[in-house]
Amino acid sequence: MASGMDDRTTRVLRHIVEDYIATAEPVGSRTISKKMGQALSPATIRNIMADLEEAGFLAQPHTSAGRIPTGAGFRYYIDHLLLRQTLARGEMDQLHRAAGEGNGPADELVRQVSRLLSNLARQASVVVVSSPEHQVLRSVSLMRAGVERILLVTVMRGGWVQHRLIEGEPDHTGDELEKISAYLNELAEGRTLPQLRARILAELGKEKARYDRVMGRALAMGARALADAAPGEVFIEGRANILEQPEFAEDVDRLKRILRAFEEKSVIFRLLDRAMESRAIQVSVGLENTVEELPDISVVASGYRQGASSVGSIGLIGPVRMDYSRVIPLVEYAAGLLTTMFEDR
Amino acid sequence: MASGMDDRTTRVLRHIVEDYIATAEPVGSRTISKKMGQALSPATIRNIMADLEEAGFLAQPHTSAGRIPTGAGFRYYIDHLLLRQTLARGEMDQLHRAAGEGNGPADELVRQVSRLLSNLARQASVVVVSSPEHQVLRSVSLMRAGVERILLVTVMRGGWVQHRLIEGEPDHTGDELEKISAYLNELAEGRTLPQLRARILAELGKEKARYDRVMGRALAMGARALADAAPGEVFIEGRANILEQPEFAEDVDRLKRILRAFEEKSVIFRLLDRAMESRAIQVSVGLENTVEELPDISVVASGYRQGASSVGSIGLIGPVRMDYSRVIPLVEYAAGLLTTMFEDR
DNA sequence: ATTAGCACTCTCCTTGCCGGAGTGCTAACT
DNA sequence: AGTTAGCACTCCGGCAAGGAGAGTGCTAAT
Repeated sequence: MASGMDDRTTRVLRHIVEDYIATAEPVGSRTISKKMGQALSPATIRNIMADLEEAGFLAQPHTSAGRIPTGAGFRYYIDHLLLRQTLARGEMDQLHRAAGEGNGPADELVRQVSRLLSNLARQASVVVVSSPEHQVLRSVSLMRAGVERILLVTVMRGGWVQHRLIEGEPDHTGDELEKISAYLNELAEGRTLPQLRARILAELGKEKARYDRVMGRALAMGARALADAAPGEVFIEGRANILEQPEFAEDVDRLKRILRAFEEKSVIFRLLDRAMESRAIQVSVGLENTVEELPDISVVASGYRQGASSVGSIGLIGPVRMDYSRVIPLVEYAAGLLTTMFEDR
Repeated sequence: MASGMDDRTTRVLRHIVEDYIATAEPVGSRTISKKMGQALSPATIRNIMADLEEAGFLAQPHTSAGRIPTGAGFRYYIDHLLLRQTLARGEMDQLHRAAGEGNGPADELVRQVSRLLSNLARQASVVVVSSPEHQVLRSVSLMRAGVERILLVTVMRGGWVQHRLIEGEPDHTGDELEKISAYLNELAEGRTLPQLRARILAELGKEKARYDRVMGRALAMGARALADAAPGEVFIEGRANILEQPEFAEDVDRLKRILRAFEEKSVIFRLLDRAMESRAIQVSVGLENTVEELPDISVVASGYRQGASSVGSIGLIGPVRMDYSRVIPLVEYAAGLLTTMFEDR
């Protein structure tokens, strides 16, 4: 039935959506007639609009206003009508430069790209880093961090760094600690966290662990520090960009709801996790996204990968009225860039 | 002249400020008369109010509205009239618990306390961590982080952790890297960053550095990684709490200005740096704070220390109309708590 | 010095009215 | 049959007028 719409009808829908995206105002039949070169009179457009409304793609705020697209209208537009803009050379360059500046550990890189993405799209940008549980360790190190406090630093392939504090550990001499650290490092390299845990448990069972002090301490500390799974992370950049959207100028409550959602990392996680698995870009319009509190918010997101496994996703959050033709290629490019950057890490 | 106010006048001022803090509405003479037990009639209060207005402590939004305190009015109230509330047992407990949960590295601790402070005060909370330049190193470690990429991790006394990436470093064997790391760690422990830099330069000048490969590499890498001073950090928690303040419900622009300021770390830095040096709590009301864009914002902040040296400050940002009698003790307590926590680190 | 009384001012809310934008329907046109 | 011109209708937004309420400043009496 949706596919049963003829060409003329879909063209009208496209123009309505695009005009609404540009102006944030309800669109009238007159405007569309002009936009289409007066090939059709306003009256005809009105008939078509009535059909589109019946089909659920348009709605009227009140009897004598123009139409605005519904969630379904946007959905159809995105799925069938969207003409992607190509990124400007300059925008790509900027993104590359941002990636280059993120020369610290991985979170710096991701943050930098996210910030620029946010500025280019004039929306808030969100990055989710999935739990490092299934990433491969590159190195670990134990460092003295205080009296009876030792810090376990883990570096993953791709450059993610985490710390975990081990408290109440009896003090070791510097030399001893270095040996313990070296042994643990040897054990860790090339393994994922679950693999390392398993290996530690296996080693602990062996005879030797009971006699070799260095080995024993290393295994005990490793087991303790790695007991809990490391959680994922969420970065939000460019909240301020969202303030420029006219929909938030009038409706303060909506602004509040979305800002509150930003404080709840778990909400953001839920919003983006669909994009994480899939390889293609994901666009959730309004109600479709599973978060009850945000029926009027859209999320455009794409996963990025490290080699074959997905390690997170990057995207934009904003009002449903978003310039998808521009925003979708931007997010896609940013995700691709991250994937590339992680390739040679 | 300010001190020339008699007791009655100041009592009236106090009541006006407190009522305004509670209601966010202009306060009339009738209200104050009732509040003071009808000892004085509204007419008398009006005369006093006129005096206070002349002295610059009160203002009228328009001729026939009540009075609201000016910046100077708040200032006087804070400096001379304020009766601090004592913290509820429960609130102190909560703060302690939050500090206990921040059992990771220092930034976890600080973040946790900041978040709770924000929730208790119903304002946005800000923590500034001053540059670690003058803190004392506890340990450093070099870790493999990729092909020709090495990560230098530094842990300060107090538990602050930083990483710096060294790129284009030729690969070393694990064994070699551990030796280099160990040597650098030995050099670093107990020194501040500038001291370590100086020491590295001194060692580099020595004959031995040219022949001993381990030593040479260690010094070279140390010099490179530590070339730039590490910047300070800013954490903002509880932005959403600020949304509840009624002043922002009406005036969206003000909300936007402050949210935009939150995106600019340098602005926050400027706002809090006064508090960093001083030992006492600092309250900046409106225009007093040096940031042009935020004339109607107050900052309550206090530095926290690590031993004798101040390492940062924690505070609250919100509208000038803030419950100072409650908020000031809260911030003070939180700062004190952080100082205590860092004592045994 | 304080206060009662009163006229005055200003905001805010409601009401009513008008113009504009846009629709839906009908009847005529191709 | 589909398209279009014409027209009555609806609804919003802005504006002005009017009244209630809150609060003030001033004056005169205590």
